[in-house]
Amino acid sequence: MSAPGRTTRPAASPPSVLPEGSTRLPEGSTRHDHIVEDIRALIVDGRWPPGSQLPVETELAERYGVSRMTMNKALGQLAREGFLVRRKKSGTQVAQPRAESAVVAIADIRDEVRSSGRAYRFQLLARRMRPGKEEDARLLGGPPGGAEVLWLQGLHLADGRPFCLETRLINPAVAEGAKGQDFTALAPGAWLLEAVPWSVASHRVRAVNAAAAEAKLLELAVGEACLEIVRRTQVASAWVTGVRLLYPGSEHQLVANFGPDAGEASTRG
Amino acid sequence: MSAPGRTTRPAASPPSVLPEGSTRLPEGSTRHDHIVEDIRALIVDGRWPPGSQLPVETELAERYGVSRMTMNKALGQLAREGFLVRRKKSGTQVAQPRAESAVVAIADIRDEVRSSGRAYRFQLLARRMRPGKEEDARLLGGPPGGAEVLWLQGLHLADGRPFCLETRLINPAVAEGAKGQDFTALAPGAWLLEAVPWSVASHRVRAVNAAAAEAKLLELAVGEACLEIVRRTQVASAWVTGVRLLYPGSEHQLVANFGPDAGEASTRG
DNA sequence: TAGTGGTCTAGACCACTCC
DNA sequence: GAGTGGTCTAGACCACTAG
Repeated sequence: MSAPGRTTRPAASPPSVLPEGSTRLPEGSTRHDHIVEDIRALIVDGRWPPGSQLPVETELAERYGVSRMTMNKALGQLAREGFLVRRKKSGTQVAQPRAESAVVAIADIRDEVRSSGRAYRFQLLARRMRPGKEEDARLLGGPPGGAEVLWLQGLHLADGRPFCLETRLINPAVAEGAKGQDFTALAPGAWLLEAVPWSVASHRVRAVNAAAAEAKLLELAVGEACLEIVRRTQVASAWVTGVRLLYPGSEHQLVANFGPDAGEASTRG
Repeated sequence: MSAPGRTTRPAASPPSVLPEGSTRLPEGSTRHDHIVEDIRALIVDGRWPPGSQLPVETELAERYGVSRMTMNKALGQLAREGFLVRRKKSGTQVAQPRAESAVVAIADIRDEVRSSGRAYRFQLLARRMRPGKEEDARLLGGPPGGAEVLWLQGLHLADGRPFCLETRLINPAVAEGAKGQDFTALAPGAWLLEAVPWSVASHRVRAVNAAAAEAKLLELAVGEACLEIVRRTQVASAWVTGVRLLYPGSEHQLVANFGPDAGEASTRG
């Protein structure tokens, strides 16, 4: 269990090899999950330091008593998570911890309010159809080209108190039914979730001082720090909606997370 | 290529099946990657709407001309990304787009400054050893128990101008050599990256108003909105370091990302 | 050029869950 | 009970790359 120096093979043998004849796993986990957790622990505990060389797949598979495919699946996942670096010919090494980067999750507003034990409610403040303006580009990232857009403003409430101010543009050409939809109680985000199929979104998070109008709506002092989240949503290369969410800084924080890599996939809004 | 209704099977056949006898793939991609992109496009374009039922694995494998294992790998990845929901017996469906959640990446400070084309520099402002205080818990999440800690404050500069104010605690019992380390030029984060093996961190992001002392150091007006990132780092259940990063709101924003699921893995600091 | 990871296959068994 | 996904295997070929 001694920690080998850089570029040497870890002398530590897998600490928890499955019982040989056992066809049943100890817990609800699968074999490759078990191996992943095992090796991840060795790395995080410092027993396998950065730069140290792992045995080749075939040998590890033998040690753990699994096939090479299973071992490959486990090592591949650890590589995707950023703990291992795998190169042909030179083999597998414990990765050098990367930059001080991380990943933070943006939660759904309603879920967040409810998970804090408070009652959620949405209140529509304003709503109108109007031609697309120059300033819309700020929210959408590109000029909507003068076509008609639906503009909304509303307040997300927690136990009746302002939690988040939402300003939103919707493209009625894509989100059919938006014109006829009454958003007095149902938040536009929740409605779009139902009305529009899968989509892709991009996000931006900043800190801003509350302007006078915003501060009044959020019941804050003017200039109080707020967290601003801007989300632009597309479906099949057409813009669907752009939204600006303003949270009082005292009220809101993005929850912690892990992750050396930002991960992939896509989202909606 | 017609879009089936909810809970019906997609009538669309896979649009891009590989040529039969071809043993070579069209591009640098693998077969399962090709399938993943293919099906993801069908979902994001709306041709396979949320709730629609996919053919069973064996049939899809046949259509794509691959083995069931390969098909399983592709569908499994799409399920991990949140596009598909798979249940035994009832089969695979296109997922209902979830909450308005997403994932935002926190970049490394030095990388971020440099990628914007500016020169990076770190400037140490203060440094002292002192007993752990009650207030340290704010940064570390738990009382360090009165043991001696290393307290640091420094400024990250972009082209000589303040970019980020860093306040940090280091546990010298874990980060050996921290006492003897001169942080006048090398940022503590960068040093820890080298000195401490893999670790796990948790994060918190908030918006705060700059206090007088902070504003002066960052060359801001008092009360200006700043993005505050607090990171706590552990290695093998011992606290290593806690850091508070303060970015001027006008200067900094968290970069956009995708992702229906927050992903997993772990990070360091 | 030899060693390593990356991928794919055909077949098998199992666990879960809906009917 | 039957159908589905989840997993595992043994073997094979390929691509990349370091020596």
